Amino acid sequence: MQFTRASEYGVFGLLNLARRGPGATAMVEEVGRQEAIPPDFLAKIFRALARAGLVRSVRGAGGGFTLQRPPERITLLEVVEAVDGPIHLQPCFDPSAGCAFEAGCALCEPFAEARRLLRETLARHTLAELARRQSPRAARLTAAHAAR
Amino acid sequence: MQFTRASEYGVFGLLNLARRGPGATAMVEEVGRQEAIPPDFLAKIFRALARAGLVRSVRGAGGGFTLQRPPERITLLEVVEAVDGPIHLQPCFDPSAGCAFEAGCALCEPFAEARRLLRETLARHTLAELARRQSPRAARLTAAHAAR
DNA sequence: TTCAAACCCGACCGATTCGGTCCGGTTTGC
DNA sequence: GCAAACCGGACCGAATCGGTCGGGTTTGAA
Ligand code: SF4
Ligand code: SF4
Repeated sequence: MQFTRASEYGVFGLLNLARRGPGATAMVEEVGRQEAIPPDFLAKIFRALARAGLVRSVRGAGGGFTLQRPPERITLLEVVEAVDGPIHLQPCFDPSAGCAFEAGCALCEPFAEARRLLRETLARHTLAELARRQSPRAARLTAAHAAR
Repeated sequence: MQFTRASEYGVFGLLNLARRGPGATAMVEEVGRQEAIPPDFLAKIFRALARAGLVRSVRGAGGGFTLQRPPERITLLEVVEAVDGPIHLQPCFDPSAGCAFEAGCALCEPFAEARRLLRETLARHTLAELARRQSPRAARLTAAHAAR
C-alpha cells in the first residue's frame, strides 16, 4: 500500500516550478538537478502531468515546463492521480476490471468510505501550501534520518 | 494504489469463520470452496493470519482454523495489515527503508495525516459488523455488475 | 502402530509493475 | 540550418502479485 516514487517526484517537480513564481518556465534538466531526480525519469513524469493538464510544455530551444494553473489551485490529489492513476484501494474499484458480484459485498462500503476520505484528505492540500514550507529537495538531501 | 487480492481473500475467509459461530473450527479446503478462493492460496493467507495472532490453527486430522478472538474485536485494519503488511502510503514511511532528508519535507505531514485517517477508518469496522450484512461469497459470485 | 487427514514451510512460476534509461523524432529559437 | 528542448515509445533488471506445488510435521482414529 504505497504511492510510487514517480508521484513523489512529480510533487517535488511541481513544487520547484511553483517556487519560481507565476508563469516561470524551467527545463526538466534543471529541475531534475535541483531536486535530485534522474532527469530522464522526471521528463517522463512531466509528460504525464502535461497530459493531465497540470503543466504546459513549451517545445524547442528555450522551452520547458510551466504550471498551467496557479499553485493554490493544484491539489496533491490531482498530482498523485495524474502520475499513479486513480486511487482505487480495491482492484474491483477499477471500472476496467469490474466487480464480480451480483450484489454488493461487505467490503464495498467500508473501502469506498476509506477511498473517499483518503482522496478528500489529499485534495485539501495545495501546491501553494506545500511550497510555503519547503526548500529545494537536493539542498535538504543529505543522510538518512529516522523520521516516521 | 490498491490492496491485494490476498488481503481481500483474507477478509472473506475470516468472515466465513465468523459466520460459523464462536469457537467453530473449519478446514481451509472447505472455506476455500465456499468462498470461491483457490484453497492453496487461501492456506498461505491463513498462515499469515495465524502468525499475526488473528486465527489459531489446529494441526492433524480433524484440524482447521478458529478465530482467536470474538469477531467484534477483530478490525478490518488488522486483517489487511496482517496480510499485506503495514500501510505506509509513502515508501519512506517504511522504517526499513528510511527517510533520506535531514529535516521533514513537504510531503511528510499531509501523507502522515492521510495514513492516520485511512488506518482509523479501516479500524472502525469489525468482522462482526461486516458479517452481519454478508452471505458466503461463492453464492453471490455470478456475473460482473458495474458497481463501484 | 500405522495411516490418513490436515496444517507448515518454502521453492517456484508466469505476468505485471516499478524505477529508470535510451533512442529516434519533432518542434522551435537563433 | 543547427542546436536546444520536449515527445513517444521501446527496453531493461528487479520486485511484487497471484498462485501452485512438493515435501515435512502433527495429530486423531482404526
Ligand atoms: S461489491 Fe465487492 S467486488 Fe463488487 S465493487 Fe464492491 S467491493 Fe468490489
Ligand atoms: S520527511 Fe519526506 S522523505 Fe522523510 S519520512 Fe517524511 S515524507 Fe518521507
